[in-house]
Amino acid sequence: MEISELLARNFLFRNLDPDVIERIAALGSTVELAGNQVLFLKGDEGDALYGVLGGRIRISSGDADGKEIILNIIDPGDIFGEIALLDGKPRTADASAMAPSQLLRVQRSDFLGLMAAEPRLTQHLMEMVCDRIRKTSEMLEDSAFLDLPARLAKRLLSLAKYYGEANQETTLTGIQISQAELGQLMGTSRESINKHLQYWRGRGWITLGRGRVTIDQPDALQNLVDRDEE
Amino acid sequence: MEISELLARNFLFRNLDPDVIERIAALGSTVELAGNQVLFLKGDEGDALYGVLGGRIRISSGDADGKEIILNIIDPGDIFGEIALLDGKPRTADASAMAPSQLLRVQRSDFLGLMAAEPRLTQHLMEMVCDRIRKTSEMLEDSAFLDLPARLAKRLLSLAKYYGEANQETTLTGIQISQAELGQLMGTSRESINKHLQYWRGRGWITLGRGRVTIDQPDALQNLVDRDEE
DNA sequence: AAAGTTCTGTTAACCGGATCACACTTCCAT
DNA sequence: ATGGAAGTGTGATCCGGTTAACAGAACTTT
Repeated sequence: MEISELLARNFLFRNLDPDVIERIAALGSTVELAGNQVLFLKGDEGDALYGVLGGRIRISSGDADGKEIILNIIDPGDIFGEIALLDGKPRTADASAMAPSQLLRVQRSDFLGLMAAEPRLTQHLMEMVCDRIRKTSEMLEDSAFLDLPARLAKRLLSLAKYYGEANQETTLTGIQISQAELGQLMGTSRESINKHLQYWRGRGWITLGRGRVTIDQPDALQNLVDRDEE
Repeated sequence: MEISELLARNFLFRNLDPDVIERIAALGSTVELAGNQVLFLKGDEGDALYGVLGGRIRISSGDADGKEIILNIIDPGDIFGEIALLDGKPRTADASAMAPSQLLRVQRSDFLGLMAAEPRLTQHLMEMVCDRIRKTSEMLEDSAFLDLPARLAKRLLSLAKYYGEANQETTLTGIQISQAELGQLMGTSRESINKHLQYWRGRGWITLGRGRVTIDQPDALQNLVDRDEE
């Protein structure tokens, strides 16, 4: 069956027993989202956990006068919404589809029951949450220590799954994202993003296309990060 | 006994059964730190959880060329080091005393055993960790949506425990922190901090002293935050 | 195929904060 | 009490990023 297979292969549940995975898959329902469709908004009740089966989900937050930042981009194989699931508090950000997407949805009550029965699941979630804290704190640090080019380089490498162990095919392939979205992701203007990308293109480090950045020389970008980080 | 009393009153364990609190207190040992003494460094093994009994702890991170940012300031009644305790990975930041301090230290192995025996403890920790994520994400959002004055105002109010339910005596009382430390906390220069504080002093919103900021009109500062947040 | 929309590319003016450079004050140790 | 250290107050200059304003390219819709 497709869902449990995806769970086993991609999600952070992957080390769990097959029968637990089967049970999670059985509990969940699938959700289809059209491009740009909103899944939930900041302040909504956090009553479910989602896993991305296909497409791409944007976790974002906007202020009163239309400005919006992207906090995270969730690709297939990853989950989101764990925090509200764990503490039952309202959503702190919006979630919407960047492209037509399929999601696995597990209801909070169902999942809590499963957690009680399966301690290893709790342990897994705990590790995931810790990981998220570490990542978020790292970003906070980076914004103090790294300048924009270094942060942008780091982000591009991470979007290209440069650090990832799995997904070898994606490495060095283009990243599908518009420069405007990159701006929202970095918290800077599209124009600044473009300026740096142009410079790198001039060096032959990257290739640009419409809604696409291809990293040709990852080491050159990595260098930018390292030099600034020392 | 002093330790268990402090645990019961101040720490996030406060809703736990008295006997569990007693057991935690029994497991822990106390640590004395002199001013500016280092407790652990980034990269160290994360083998213990700490609670602040007295004094003040700085969680910070520095880059190669001496620049240092303060990620968090821990006052009596709060704990730190939970993340490394939960996932067993290395420390991601340095911890040192800003003033002579007394800490409660609980060894990782001891605590894990207690967690296994006491599910409510796990639940508590989970909530704490979720809370930390929410706070950290909020800061990341703020750095995109709020300008420096608004962020500084927000920080001062939070340092003054403006939002806290307990600790009524602290409200409106001076905050003991140097402007240089405020700069490290906000990720900006001491000079910029001073500029804004001066402006607010001119308005009669705050009073300044050596290593001290007193908020005289919290609503004026709160206004700055709200206007920017809308 | 035309029209509209979404992207990219690029410039000039402007602005907030960083950096540098001091003077001055308050505290602390000897 | 005296010298040094730590903290505050305040300018001048510089720089990177924002804003605003276009032009053109590349997709999408009808």
